[in-house]
Amino acid sequence: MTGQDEAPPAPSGRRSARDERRQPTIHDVARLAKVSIGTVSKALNGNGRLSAETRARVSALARQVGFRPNHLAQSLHRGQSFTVGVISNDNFGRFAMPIMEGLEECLAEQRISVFMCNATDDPALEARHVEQLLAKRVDGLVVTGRRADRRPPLQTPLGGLPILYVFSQTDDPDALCLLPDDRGGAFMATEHLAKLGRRRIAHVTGPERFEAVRLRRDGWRAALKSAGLAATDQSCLAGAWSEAWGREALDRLFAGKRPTPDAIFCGNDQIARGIADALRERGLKAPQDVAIVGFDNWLVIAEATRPLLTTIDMNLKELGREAGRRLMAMIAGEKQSGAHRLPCSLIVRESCGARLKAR
Amino acid sequence: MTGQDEAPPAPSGRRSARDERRQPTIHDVARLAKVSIGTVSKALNGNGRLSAETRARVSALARQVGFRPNHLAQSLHRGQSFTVGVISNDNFGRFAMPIMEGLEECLAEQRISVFMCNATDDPALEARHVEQLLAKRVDGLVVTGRRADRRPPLQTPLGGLPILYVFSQTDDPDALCLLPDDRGGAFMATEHLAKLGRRRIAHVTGPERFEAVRLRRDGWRAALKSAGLAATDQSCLAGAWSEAWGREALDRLFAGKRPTPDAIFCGNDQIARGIADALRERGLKAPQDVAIVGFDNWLVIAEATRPLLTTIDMNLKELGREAGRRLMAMIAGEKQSGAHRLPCSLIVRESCGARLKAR
DNA sequence: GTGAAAGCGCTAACAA
DNA sequence: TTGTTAGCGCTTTCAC
Repeated sequence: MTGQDEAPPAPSGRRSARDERRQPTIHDVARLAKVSIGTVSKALNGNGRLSAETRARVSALARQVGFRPNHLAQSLHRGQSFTVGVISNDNFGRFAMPIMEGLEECLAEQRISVFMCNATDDPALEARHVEQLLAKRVDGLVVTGRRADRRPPLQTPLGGLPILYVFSQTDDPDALCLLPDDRGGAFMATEHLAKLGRRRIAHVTGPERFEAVRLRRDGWRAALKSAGLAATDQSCLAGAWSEAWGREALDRLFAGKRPTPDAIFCGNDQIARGIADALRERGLKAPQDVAIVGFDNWLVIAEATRPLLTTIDMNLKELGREAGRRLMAMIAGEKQSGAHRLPCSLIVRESCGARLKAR
Repeated sequence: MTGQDEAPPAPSGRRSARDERRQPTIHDVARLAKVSIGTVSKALNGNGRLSAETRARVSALARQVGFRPNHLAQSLHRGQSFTVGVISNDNFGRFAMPIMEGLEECLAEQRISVFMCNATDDPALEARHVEQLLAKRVDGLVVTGRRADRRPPLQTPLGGLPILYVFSQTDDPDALCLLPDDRGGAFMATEHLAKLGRRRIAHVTGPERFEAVRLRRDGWRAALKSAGLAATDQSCLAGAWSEAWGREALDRLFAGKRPTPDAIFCGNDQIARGIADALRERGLKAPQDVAIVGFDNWLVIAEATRPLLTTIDMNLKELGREAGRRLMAMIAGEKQSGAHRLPCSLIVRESCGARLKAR
């Protein structure tokens, strides 16, 4: 006596939106096909022993009535929800977006849905989100969002739940962190300038408290060294992540009597654009007089800069995809840990002078 | 005989990550508290008849063992999942993000979780996402992402499921669409310029196929009219959403022999910035010679423009919050429909000359 | 080859 | 005041 043998139409006079929205269940399909629910399940999941005829008939019928297995029930039974939670501390910002895009794309292919939560660097809010996600029985957690420093590990009351940090880092050596290779990207940019014949390559970048700033500076230094060029303290200027700082830095570089740079590698695209503008206003030409390379490939800036900005792309979308792949591996039981840095790409436009030289 | 009377420790030799991750159930709490599961349920949900002592004792114990009700089971039972799906067609882009931020913030307060899906204007992908979300038994759906034209209504096999379009529009008159008041924002911007004494206010904007372009132009015209000013065809230029178009448009406005504008209201911030740059390069001063107002309040542009850009903010985050509120009302059974436009705000910085005049 | 039934974790109606 | 039990919709093992 399952209760299904009673007349299925709702007895209540007017159907509420909730009733109307009721989706067919496996019982409905079974009743229509005049088979047991076990048979329907086997037919739909393609397992168990069943005649081809029944299998076909039942699945056809299920499709016809728009049967859509209830994931809640499936998850409850299987102890796996095919759901992951993402906690962003970047206010769903510029860096988090492409990452989430890649992540969602990768997971959606495997029919895994993504809960998106914004924690805005508020630990209490983050904790509430984690609680909520655990109650929803997510299969894994992704933490994202750039901060100047490493963040404390996510506090979860559960051991063994896969957690992945992307574009975010924590001290726990057992944690898996996915990051762009800032140092490598900076090396690539500087090396490119050196190969184009530039000899006095300055570096203008953001606040030193950012690890990315320190890594990019290291990359710049290493590239100069390997090209046999000198990195003086005066040729590296740290300030803000803004166009205004870019303009100011250029003025400083050209203020003294010392030799002026013939190329500038910038910590981000905003700084690079400030430099390009300031250069033009001084009557100097980029890339002829000074070549410029930026960092971020933020299109709204890079493609609006005159000349079009050559820059480093952190491949954030791919970083997100990789996060998705690794998270799935972890969910499958694989242990993963450590900080992994994915390669950046050089996007050559006009400001580095590569096309100039080609002519 | 619930099967709970058997020894609970997993019999298998080595505990897998999945076992380790197992969260306490209501049965575990009941066993420890030496009461029935019904009692635990009553204690935790604060309903039913129960002595205060038992209630306190049981809830304390539940908290102590880290009991966290399984939302999957709860949802299955209640027929409501406390979950909504968001389908974005803006690649989680610049407009979608603040909206999602507001939406998520509003829903999270009511303990509703958000599934985020990216459909990239691909109808097949969108359909797959909808299927997935329906299988997850979401309580409602939000569609977002600006397009030039209205989108076809979301195809769902289910009647009665709350659907809300935000920053997106469809023809179905029964659909609920939430949008910024483009016309009102444009009116406000233009009126502001007129009040500051500007008499020849031009309009440079994006591609005409965007409804937003047409609405903003209407707002500009209406404001001119109500200020007793003339809107000539030559004073309205439509082009691309880019800085380059802004620069080109300014050249056109100043090319002929006809009177040049003393103010320009722009269709977006990128155009406005192009105009500000071109103006400076002509040796003209903003706002003294020509006042400028943009549209979007995209900080990376508005705050990098010289002079700082006065612009219109569409209050997208608030639009997202409103979407959350209305969606919850719909889930509660309220019927909502029609296109609703929320007010924009004028953000006064330097480019309009308001501060100039104040002195 | 098919059906019956236990059970995933929880709630609520009903018994005691 | 507390316990028992029937499901919510599904999967899977075990009878038949």
